[in-house]
Amino acid sequence: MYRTHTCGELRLTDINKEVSLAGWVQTVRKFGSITFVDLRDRYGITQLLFSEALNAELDANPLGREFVLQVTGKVNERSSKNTNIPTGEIEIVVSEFKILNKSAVPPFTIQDDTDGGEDIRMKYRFLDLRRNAVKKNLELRYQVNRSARNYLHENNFMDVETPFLIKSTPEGARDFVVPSRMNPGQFYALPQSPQTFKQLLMVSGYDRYYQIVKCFRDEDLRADRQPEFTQIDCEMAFVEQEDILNMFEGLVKQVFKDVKNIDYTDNVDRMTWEDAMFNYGNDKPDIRFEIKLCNLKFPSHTFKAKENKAVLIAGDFSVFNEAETVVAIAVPGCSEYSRKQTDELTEWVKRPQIGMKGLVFIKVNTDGTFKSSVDKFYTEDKLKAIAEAANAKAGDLILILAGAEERTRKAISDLRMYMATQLGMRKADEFKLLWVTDFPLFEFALEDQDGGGAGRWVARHHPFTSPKPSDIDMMINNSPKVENLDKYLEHPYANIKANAYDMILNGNELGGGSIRIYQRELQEKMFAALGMDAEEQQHKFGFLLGAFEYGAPPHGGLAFGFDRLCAILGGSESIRDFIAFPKNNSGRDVMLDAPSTIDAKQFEELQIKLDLKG
RNA sequence: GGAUCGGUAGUUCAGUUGGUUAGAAUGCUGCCCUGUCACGGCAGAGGUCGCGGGUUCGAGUCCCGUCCGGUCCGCCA
Repeated sequence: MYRTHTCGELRLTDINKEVSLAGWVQTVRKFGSITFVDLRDRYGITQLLFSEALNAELDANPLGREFVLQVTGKVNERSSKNTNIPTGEIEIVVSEFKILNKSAVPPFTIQDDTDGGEDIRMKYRFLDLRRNAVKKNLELRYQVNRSARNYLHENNFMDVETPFLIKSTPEGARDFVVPSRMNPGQFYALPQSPQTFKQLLMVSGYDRYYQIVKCFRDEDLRADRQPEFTQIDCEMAFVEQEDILNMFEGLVKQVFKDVKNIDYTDNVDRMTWEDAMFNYGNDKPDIRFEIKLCNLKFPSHTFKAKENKAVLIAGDFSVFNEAETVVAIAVPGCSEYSRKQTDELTEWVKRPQIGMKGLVFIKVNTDGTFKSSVDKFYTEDKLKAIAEAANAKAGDLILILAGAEERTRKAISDLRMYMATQLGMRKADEFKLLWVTDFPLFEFALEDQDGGGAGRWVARHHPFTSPKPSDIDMMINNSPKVENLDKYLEHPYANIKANAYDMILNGNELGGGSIRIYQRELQEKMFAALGMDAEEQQHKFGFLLGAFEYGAPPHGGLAFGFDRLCAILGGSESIRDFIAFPKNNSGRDVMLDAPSTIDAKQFEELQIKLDLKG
């Protein structure tokens, strides 16, 4: 037997017990004839005391950091206690020890505050995983996993595994492809999600399915994006949107309770996509803070039901007059900003990533006066009217951006988040859920960004998403053909809303889903709208269209980004910290040094010849 | 595909307008130390300044190229 206890469990109540421990040497502190060793395992750290009697044996078998050590000894009350660790009141007086394995000197220290940078820690990830900080993250991940599984199990969901080697249907992201040796010249694809399989399971009658499953997308990466990532993938039959929203906000609330001990008793807010875009300039708004957009001016084809306040800013200021969109936020308590501070904000919005030409501000002074960067164009009364429209209070700083609709709306949204972060309004320990619903079914993608080229409809969510029942006629009775590319927004398809919904947590997209199409005719119409003729439909999705002819039930579902959920609950921006063996920004596993070339023999078996360009 | 920041000791970093032998901390090695827990003290080893080219009397420092890493935009149904 290697051990009777772990390094995290012995306490004062265990005094005088004869115990054996096994673990890794964290530190060795030698004091002449006695030696202290901190022994670490997954459960904690226990101090070992080697007395004078063991000196000769220690000299013959010196201990180093990360040596694997087994000891037997007696639990002893420490004469000077360490209140920083749970085992700090006791130590083991070692009677026998055995070095189970030696260790090379690790390239960085295995401590909470490691001296290793990201790169070296990834290369030696197996050492990094010994650190508390990373271990805690993986423990949290496991808790989230268990909590979600429990909830879904309690609600009759059934875990069904679906294949990883499937057919390439590059509708959205690029597929990872895998050559088939037995079918030379042909390739499998790794699934971007088990989407069609879970729909087929609904046809098969497994009316509540889930899977915590790897998905693969061959796209460029970010701090919160990996080429392989994990989803909590769910689907239900005989449900409407409302059933799904209720079921899965229940899941997230359960996870909050189990993992963070948070009782999320509030109803989860619901917001249409149009309201989200109108009020926040963003389809995943962080609603922990109150700041909303003030839409002074916007193009007539957007927000048809909303009030345009363009008349308010009509005047001699040509920037506003000529801009497609003028939009403002009132930032609380910032009217005292100095010239330097407003200049910095201006520089911030002019960065290439934001791409604005400038920033207009109005200070709403506490004495009721106004000071703005456009004083020479607007009277005080006019400034006051704008301030009122922006819902600004005394002491607020109104920031106004003007420019092309899409870019300006994104910029004001980024600015809103930036200011909130600066002002500490995005609290790490506050969690606010939100459903965003009624997304557009289609987006129009211009082949050539500068205009002039062709364009086509693409599914905003995915091509299996159903339109709102009230919009089905609009879809069926109109041709997808866009005659005038400049006015695609006036095409009926631009107004079709989807039965789709995203769950947002603190400005992050936690997951999304939709009520699916389950009739062959509507699915064919959808594929056709996306530019697929009958032959291509049959080639790519014949199995699904066929299945819809054999009693497909109404169904819908959603998928949560599991890694991201863990990262947010763990208070981190980066999902890499919550994945045991993540890839870097270039999609490389620096520990394995993958991807790599393969043997000539492998190429030969696959009957593949490389022809690298460049 | 693009923007931007970085690459100097095992590690984390500093390095002045371009100027003698490139520094600190930590880690590592040796010696001393009976109550430490970030132990302490003394001594020591450790560098192709990512790589290639250029400018210069002289380059860690300036210029060009390239590789690697971080972040972001595009992209991510």
